[in-house]
Order: sequence, then C-alpha cells, then structure tokens
Amino acid sequence: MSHRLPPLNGLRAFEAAGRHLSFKAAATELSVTPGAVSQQVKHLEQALGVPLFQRLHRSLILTAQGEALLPEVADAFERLSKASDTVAKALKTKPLRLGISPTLSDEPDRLLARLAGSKRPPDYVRTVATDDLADLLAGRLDALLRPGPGPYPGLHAEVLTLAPGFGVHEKASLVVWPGLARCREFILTRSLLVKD
Amino acid sequence: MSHRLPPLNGLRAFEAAGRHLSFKAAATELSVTPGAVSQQVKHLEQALGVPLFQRLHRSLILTAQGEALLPEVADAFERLSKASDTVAKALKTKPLRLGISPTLSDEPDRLLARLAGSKRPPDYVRTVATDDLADLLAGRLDALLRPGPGPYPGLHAEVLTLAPGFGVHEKASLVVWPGLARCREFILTRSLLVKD
DNA sequence: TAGGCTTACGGTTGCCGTAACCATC
DNA sequence: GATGGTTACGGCAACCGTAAGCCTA
Repeated sequence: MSHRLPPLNGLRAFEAAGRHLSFKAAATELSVTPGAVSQQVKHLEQALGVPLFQRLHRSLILTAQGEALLPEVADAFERLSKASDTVAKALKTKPLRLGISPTLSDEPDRLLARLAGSKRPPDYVRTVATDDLADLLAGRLDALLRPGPGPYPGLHAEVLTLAPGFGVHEKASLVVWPGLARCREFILTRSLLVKD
Repeated sequence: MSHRLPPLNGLRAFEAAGRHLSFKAAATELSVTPGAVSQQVKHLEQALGVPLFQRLHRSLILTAQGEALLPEVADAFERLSKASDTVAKALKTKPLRLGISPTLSDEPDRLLARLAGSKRPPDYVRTVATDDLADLLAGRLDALLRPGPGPYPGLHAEVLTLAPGFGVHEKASLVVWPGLARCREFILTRSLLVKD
C-alpha cells in the first residue's frame, strides 16, 4: 500500500482556492500571499500533469479534472481536521482521567477534593484508583498521582507536598505526559495547557 | 471553515508508522530515514499536544489517542491518493478526447486515421467535431486540432503540415495543455507523456 | 485605473541525511 | 554485537513574501 501522494501543501492550496474560486481569498484563509497559493497550485498541477483551474481575467473556473478532484480533497481534509481536533482537544472537552495511587488514599475523590481545597472534587475530573504507570503511558490516563518523588524519565512530573493527614507519605508526584507544564494548576483548574 | 490542520507531513509519517508499528518500516515505505520519521512524529505530537505512540524497547504501541487518530488519518490519505490517481491517470486510462475542427473535415475519424497512417483511427481516441477552444480550456477535451498556426498563449501547440487532400488548409495546430510535449506523438501512440 | 493572477528573486524555514548514542535482545 | 529509536548538526530544497508586470473590466 505505497500511497503515491501528490504534494500535500499543493492540495491544501487547491482545496481552499477551489472552495473560494479565488487565489486571493484562499490566501487570506491560509494566511499566506496570493503568490504563494498560485505557486502551490501550479506545482500541484505539474505534479499531477493535469490543469485544475482555468485562469480567466480576474477569476477562476475549475476544469473538469479540478471539479472531479475538489470534493474528494475537501472531504479528506475535513476528515483530517475533525479527527485531529477531536484528539487534540480531548483534554479540554472530556473528563480528565486522574489516577490516584491506592497507597495514598482509598478514597481518591476525597483526596482530590482536599487537594483542590474544596469539599467536592472538580466535576471535570474522574478519579481512578490505580498505581500503574502503564495506564498513563498507554493514554488510558491523563495524569497519575503516585507517592514518592520519581524520577519519571520521558515524562513530566511535579512533586507535591501533601498536607499532614494524607497518610504516611509526605511527598507525591503528579505525573503527566511532557508538553503539559504546570500540571498541578491544570488538574485543579483545567487551564494552563502549555500549548498555544 | 478555517480548517486548523496539523502538520501534514507529520500526519503522513504517523499514518505509515502506525500501520507498521515501526518507524524503520515507515521510513522505508516513505523513502526516508528512521530519524526523519521520528522527527516528524514528534513534531506532530507536539503540535497536537498529545502522545501518539508509546515507545517501547525496539517497538511501538499506539496510545489511546493514536489508536483513535490512525483510522481517520489512514482513510483520509487513502482518499487523497485514490482521487489524485484517478485524475492524474485519466489521460492514460480513459479514451483521449480529441476535438477536430469541422473546418478541416466533416469526417473526423477519417482524418485521424489518415494522420495516423492507418485505415482505422486509434481505438483509444474519441474524436469530437468541435472548433471551440473553450472545450479544451475547461478540460472537456484533451487535445484540439484546428486550422492555422495559432498562436495559443498559455497552451502548447504543434503545427502539423497536412498532406494534400485534407481540404483547403495546409497547416493545422494540435493544441494541448502545457506539460504535454510532442503532442502529435502522444495522440498517435498514447505515450511520450512529458512527465516521468 | 483598479483588482486579481503571475513571475522573478531572495531569505528563511523546515525537512532530511549522517553519525553518534542509548537501550535492549 | 545487532537492532531500532533518538538526537545533534548541517546542507539543501521548498516555501513564502516582496515587488513588479500583465491583462481586462
């Protein structure tokens, strides 16, 4: 299944240009200059060996080939966009899965509530009683609270000092995937994502 | 509809790597080095803010997010590939649509047969009695034979000298989209595409 | 004359190969 | 030691912006 794919950026430019029937409008959408779009589309046409637009005076018309290609390309990009958004924004839209080591507490929700300084745990957090780093590594958890300081190579960990009365452990590590900075604030406020 | 798309090359690398569950195999398929694939995937993971693979010793496992993303991405690229192939190879797989000016002959097939030097016209050519350059420009024709020398700005034209008996015109132009060199040979042999 | 497409040119970015390193088997 | 993934570094191609030109309404 060796996908022979044409230039992806060219397809992207073609899709926008075809939707707008304007290189200028496509350029605005893509945050580039019309010249860039023109070059990308020309490049794509050369790669395919097929003209996609008929250049009229200050407007564009799709050729028969362009007309055939556009809906497919648009649909494919739509799919990529949707899927990526869903995956990327899962942290923001779905309940945050927080593993809490049974060693720390046999009542994870109460522990979380105390960490948050409130009587009820945040409603966007779903606690799971687990100690298993593999759950985090496999993506089944978004964060994991474990006793001790770590280290956790390849991950991002933040050491919390637990107030007295949390059990025998004074220190605990809040472990998340790298790319999530200041994870404690994130867990407790669902903000401060490191990206954007 | 401002598609917020992640890095397309990263998605491409991810798709191949996810299918093979191996950066090395993906690299082979993509004709690059494993290092390149590693970088592309890492780049994508950073852009999405989400881990897609769990790196084990000498193998890979998809994370939950990767598992969710892979089929969508694979399907999208499959679609792009299919659509592009269909459009790009139309010239090679579908009958070649050759317009012949009624001025030259009211029996286009006979004229084509004489041009080809045979009794029957090539079976892969479908002649259309038309004079309209717009048919070519809009992609409804692959080539157009018209009397006179042109010029045809923005197109590729080849002047043919017609043998006596073709009518009142001595010279005719075989007009095609640029990117098709030596169009006469192409029409008569269905080969010599300029690309690859 | 204005507006949109094209083209030439140059700078920057991003992609990729090389090579060295690491961690297992 | 072999294998597969990662990283640092450097070269090169691709991409893009600028500016000038072209063409027609």
